[in-house]
Amino acid sequence: MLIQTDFRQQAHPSRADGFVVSALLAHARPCAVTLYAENSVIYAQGDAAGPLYLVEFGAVRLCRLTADGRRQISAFHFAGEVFGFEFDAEHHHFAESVDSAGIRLLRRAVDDHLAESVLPLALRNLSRAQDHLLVLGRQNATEKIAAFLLDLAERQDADTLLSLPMQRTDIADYLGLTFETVSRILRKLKDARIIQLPTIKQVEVINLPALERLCG
Amino acid sequence: MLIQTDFRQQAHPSRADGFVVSALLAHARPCAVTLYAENSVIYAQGDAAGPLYLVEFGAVRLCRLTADGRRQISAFHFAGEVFGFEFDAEHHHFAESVDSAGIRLLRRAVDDHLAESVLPLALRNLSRAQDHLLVLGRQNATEKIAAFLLDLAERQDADTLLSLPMQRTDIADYLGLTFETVSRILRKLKDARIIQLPTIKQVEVINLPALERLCG
DNA sequence: CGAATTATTGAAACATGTCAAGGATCGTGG
DNA sequence: CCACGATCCTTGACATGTTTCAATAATTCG
Repeated sequence: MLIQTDFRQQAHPSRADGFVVSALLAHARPCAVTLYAENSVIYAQGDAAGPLYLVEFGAVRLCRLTADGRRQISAFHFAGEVFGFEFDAEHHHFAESVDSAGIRLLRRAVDDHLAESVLPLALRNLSRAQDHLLVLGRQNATEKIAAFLLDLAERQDADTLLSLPMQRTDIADYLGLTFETVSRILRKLKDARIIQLPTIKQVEVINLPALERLCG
Repeated sequence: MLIQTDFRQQAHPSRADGFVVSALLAHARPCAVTLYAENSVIYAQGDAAGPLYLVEFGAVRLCRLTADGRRQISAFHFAGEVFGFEFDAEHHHFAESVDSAGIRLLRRAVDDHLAESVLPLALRNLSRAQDHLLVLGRQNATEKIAAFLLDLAERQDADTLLSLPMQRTDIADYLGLTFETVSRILRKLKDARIIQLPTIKQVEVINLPALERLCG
């Protein structure tokens, strides 16, 4: 946590959730935005849960670890998305900023109409998690990467040039692969003229239909 | 859908969710219970979503398919649990009874305090899905089966003798394995004197600590 | 009892992981 | 601005866990 600024007037680059997020902001007691540097911990496993978190800009990852240190990233969250939901009083994940990210804390207002605007956001996150179950359980490495890129494309509203704020290890831990495999599959898609890799943190989709066909 | 009976007085064998489910029933307009025979469709992908479903007895599976027919079971639901959540107006899964199951339909009451009692249940399902992401993404076949059995043990309130209402293919499609691998791992656990298989649909845990150690 | 379904088991194939080396990129300090 | 070290990424060769294919056994249902 580095700086506190007030971005209250800032437009949300959110898409489908924009309407719901607005409703939420109307009922919550929005605080100032906190700026997190790359790889900062936003909350840790075991921390008290309660407030929600709205990504103003940047990207966030939600992680869990096994006893022997293997990591699973349950979700990435981008600008306009809300995270921090727990069914009990304690966080079961830890949340970290991927790149430099601005996060607005949403505390529950006293008049608790909050639940009504919170539910759709929780259900959206549930739906995303369920989509991801299919990817992890039943898709091979190529299909996983293709699904990941298409999801990014949709959430970035960018048809062709995607930014990959996270590093290869993050992608691997999100998709249940190793970073070597992520690297190899990206290479394969590049060789197949489906994507290009202008920089290490950018992907340009040059054959979207082919990418969609790869998704299984 | 076969028979309509009214089980309204029946006690719920639910554990952690029991309190929340009671609150939900108080606000919803509970209908009679519908009895589904084995492998009946409760709702299909694309059906209109809206009402929730409470499992009175039996077991339910939520499934998705890839274009080429691979299946992922997102969740099993047992007595006392609620399913059917969607963030939009349409079902993204299909729900089927595993064995003979009784399902109560919960329609939204006019006074919509419903959201407040629904949110905890949605969050519980989100939490389960997230737990399962770790299993699918980062655990090997043995760990997956161990985690599955321990989850069953917890939800059945049975320390030692578990019933497996679903067949091997269902377990496989839930854990991202093939049914042959499920069979082999069960055999391995049996040979290691961690479980016994008195019948094809029962597992007796005879070394619980060992099973817990296997979970990673 | 017999047929159909479901489960078990084995052998071989394959996708992904592991280990290892080299190359690119980034940040820092001279 | 360049050089250096650290980190991250790429690529290759080999190992391995899981799948695939196939045959047999057990179970269920009519």
